[in-house]
Amino acid sequence: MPEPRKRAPRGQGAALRGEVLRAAMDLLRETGSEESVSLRAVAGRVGVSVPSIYLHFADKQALLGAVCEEVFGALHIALKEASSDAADPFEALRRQGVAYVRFALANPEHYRIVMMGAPSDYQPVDEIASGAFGHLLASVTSCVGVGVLEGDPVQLGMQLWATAHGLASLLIAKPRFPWPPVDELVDSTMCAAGIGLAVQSRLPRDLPVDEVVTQLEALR
Amino acid sequence: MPEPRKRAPRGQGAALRGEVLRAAMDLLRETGSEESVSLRAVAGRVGVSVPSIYLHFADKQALLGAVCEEVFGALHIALKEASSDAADPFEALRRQGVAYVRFALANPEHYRIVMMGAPSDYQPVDEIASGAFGHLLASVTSCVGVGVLEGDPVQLGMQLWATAHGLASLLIAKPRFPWPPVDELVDSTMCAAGIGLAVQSRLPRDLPVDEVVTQLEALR
DNA sequence: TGTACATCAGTGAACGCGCGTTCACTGATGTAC
DNA sequence: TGTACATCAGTGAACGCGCGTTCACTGATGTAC
Repeated sequence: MPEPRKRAPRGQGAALRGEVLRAAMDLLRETGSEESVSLRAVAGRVGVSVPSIYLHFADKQALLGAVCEEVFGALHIALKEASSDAADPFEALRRQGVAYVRFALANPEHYRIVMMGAPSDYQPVDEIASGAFGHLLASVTSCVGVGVLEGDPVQLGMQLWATAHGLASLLIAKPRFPWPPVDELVDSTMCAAGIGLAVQSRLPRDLPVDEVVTQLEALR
Repeated sequence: MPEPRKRAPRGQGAALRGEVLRAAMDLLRETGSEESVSLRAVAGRVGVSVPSIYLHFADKQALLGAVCEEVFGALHIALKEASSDAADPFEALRRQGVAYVRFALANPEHYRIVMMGAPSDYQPVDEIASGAFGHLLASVTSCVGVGVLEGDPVQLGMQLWATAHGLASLLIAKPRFPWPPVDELVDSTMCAAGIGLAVQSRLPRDLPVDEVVTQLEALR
């Protein structure tokens, strides 16, 4: 259906790399499943023969790896933007959590491939993930500095990350579940997670339930 | 390698169904990947020809569906046991969260297939999942009854579920990440999640960070 | 200005592989007469 | 008691399919002489 492709001029061969990458991303988004991203499908969408892909990617794994880098890059940017105009670091955390889930839901199959896939699929991705995590970590560290959070920033960051990821991956994996309105759910959950971590370090662990209630009523 | 199988006696043909199911479960556990559960691999492990599987399962999808039911059944039981000897419903929640993650980490590929797989893989599973969720819901409702939690039990339950699932799925999907000791991480996170939800309804939303700190210091 | 050559971007056809599924079958065992 | 038959548990071989990958190639375009 697409008009026959013009062959790239002399020095422009590398342009195909970008087209292939884009096609893979789009295919992932449109079909909603990693399985339908075959080299044949990608090549067909670009309007090029299958072996051409090998001119720019060593093998399929490498192409998928590039897709992952792309996704993490976009996620990293989304998180930075979300926290840029927060009034304080605690709010920055909440905003990042909300933006994180929003990103995942807007790009479910992209999110799935990088965050819910088999561990050994693509090694370097974990390092790139650390980049986005590092950004979250900065906000957590600020919170510890201000005194609203206490404890190891790395552990606190992981806990918040797990909460956001839990919402995102569950909403993606179980779309038929009767979820309440997503925005409210996410905001409320991230808010509770932040507050929970803040309070936790100020309350003795293993407090019986009636003691907890008593303590909490003091907040009213 | 396994000794040649004896053919089942007259009325016992159905026994093969159980063997096939078990083989699929074991294969999933040992290879750690859904892809290596092919009908050929399953049949080979049972010591039977491939078409024999079709005597008891309509197709591969049906076999995978049965595997999922098995997994959810085991999860449901694990949660019930975990909460059975809790002192109060709030503690029951925490224990269920911990047991949930523990189950997932003990059976990572089983957990992956039912909770992190493609949505449309197997329809009925979602209903079975609701069963395990229902159990969690009972504890949440008790907490609301006692007064330690406030709000819609269903939403509260989902939030706790998401937190536990976040930890479980992240630990499974990113095993190379430098996680802190898991038991402590899980317990602390579930604890914080519960407390967070309890406190949240007692604090005004959108409180600036210094106000939060002030309020929290009152707890000391 | 012409021409041989190197380079570059890409192709067509084929490869072997493992997969789910189907079909006609085998051979033991119980049952009816 | 013997024998024909139905049932049952399971098999062997083949099917078509889509996949990732490889290889020898084509044909346009720039460059050296």
